[in-house]
Amino acid sequence: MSQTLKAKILLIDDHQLFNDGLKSLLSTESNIAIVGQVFEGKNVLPEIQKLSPNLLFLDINLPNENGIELSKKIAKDFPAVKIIILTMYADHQILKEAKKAGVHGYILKNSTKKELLEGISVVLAGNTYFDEKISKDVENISKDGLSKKLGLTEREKEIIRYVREGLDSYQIAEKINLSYLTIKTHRRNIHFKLGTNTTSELIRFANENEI
Amino acid sequence: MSQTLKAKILLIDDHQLFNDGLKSLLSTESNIAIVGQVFEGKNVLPEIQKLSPNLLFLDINLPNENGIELSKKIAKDFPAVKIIILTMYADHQILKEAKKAGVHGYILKNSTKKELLEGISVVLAGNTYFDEKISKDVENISKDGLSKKLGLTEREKEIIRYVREGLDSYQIAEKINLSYLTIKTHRRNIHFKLGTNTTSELIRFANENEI
DNA sequence: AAAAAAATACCTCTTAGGAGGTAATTTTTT
DNA sequence: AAAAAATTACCTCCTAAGAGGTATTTTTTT
Repeated sequence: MSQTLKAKILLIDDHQLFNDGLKSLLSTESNIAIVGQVFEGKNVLPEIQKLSPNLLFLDINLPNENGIELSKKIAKDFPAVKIIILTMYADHQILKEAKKAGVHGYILKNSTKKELLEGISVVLAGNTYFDEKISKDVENISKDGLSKKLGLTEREKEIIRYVREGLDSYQIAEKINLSYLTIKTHRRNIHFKLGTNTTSELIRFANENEI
Repeated sequence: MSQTLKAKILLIDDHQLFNDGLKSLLSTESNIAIVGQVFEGKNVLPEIQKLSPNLLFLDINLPNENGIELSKKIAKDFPAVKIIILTMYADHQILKEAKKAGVHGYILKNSTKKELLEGISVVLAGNTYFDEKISKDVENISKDGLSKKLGLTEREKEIIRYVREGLDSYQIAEKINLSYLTIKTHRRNIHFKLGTNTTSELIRFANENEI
């Protein structure tokens, strides 16, 4: 539970209230020091240079910047610095990308202080800490209530994901090695199940119901 | 600056870390008491009943609930309780809806503690406090960095919003009383500016770049 | 082993969306 | 007042998507 290394944390989140709140919340911990706070993506690398933290709490949504992309740069330029993504997105797709970007932890904003401290010590001990609430989702990929209620099959959900990513039927067919005609059939069945008629309606439905 | 009334605040936000952080941040203030914390929409009304706060900090995004809708109920059932929406959405549309729902304040999560305290005292004094950062936006409607960089016009952004909502060109034309052919022209110009080719790409782009 | 569900793939036909071009009117900026 | 930008609207042509139908193969469930 208690890491040997003293945590020197740089908080990176554009929401000042969250950033300050987190600082306040962690200020009582004796083995944690908040060495700085950053509110804009462009200040991240210089501040790391200046403050030499050993751990970052990094938000994904930063104005004009993306936490995942930033992570790649940080991992490259400052390999010794640990990164914990601290975000509201309980999305396994984003988690996957974050892992690929080389982050050491992924914690949701609806976690408790206890989980946060746990994450800090685990990561500083040289291990990785990924939020269980998502890890579970990664395995039984989105067996959400709604998709089940609508009777969407795995294949159909896969195709919805591609449509949502902006691929057309031909590209999807190529991607998963199926006939273009098969994709069309699936799309028709999807529309039938969702009660939609157009691609934009489909995407809207998918977005609103987190399929 | 200092309100006569002691603030008895109920914090309503499903992000535990934000909620706790805010509590910690405000705990040093002598004329403010955090009387409770709520993490789920369904607990809000009972907790108000039980704890009788005089001020709520209310998030918009609550699991299975919507802060705006909740505000209407609260304003009806507990007219004496002041409501300050505390959200990440710097969206004049949402602000407008919040005002209509009868809230007394609207503060962004990227505000400072000072602004928050200002908001508290203003609202408890019986006035309303709406974040300037949006009030300005309400006038020169959403001149976001990116849309400006891409050179999207107001009309084009309006049409993007409708496309994103799942309307087809004909429905959009009807909605804003324009020719179907005009909508097609706008869509073509939008695709040109965004570098997209299909509706789904357009929606994806819009979603990812919060146009 | 039989039945049900899912995945695959083809057909035809209609329509909405996208590509390319042009141009008048209105609004805003200089 | 002149220039620039935005909005409106039409044309043609082509293609992707959607609607309706059918059918085989594979996988899962009973």
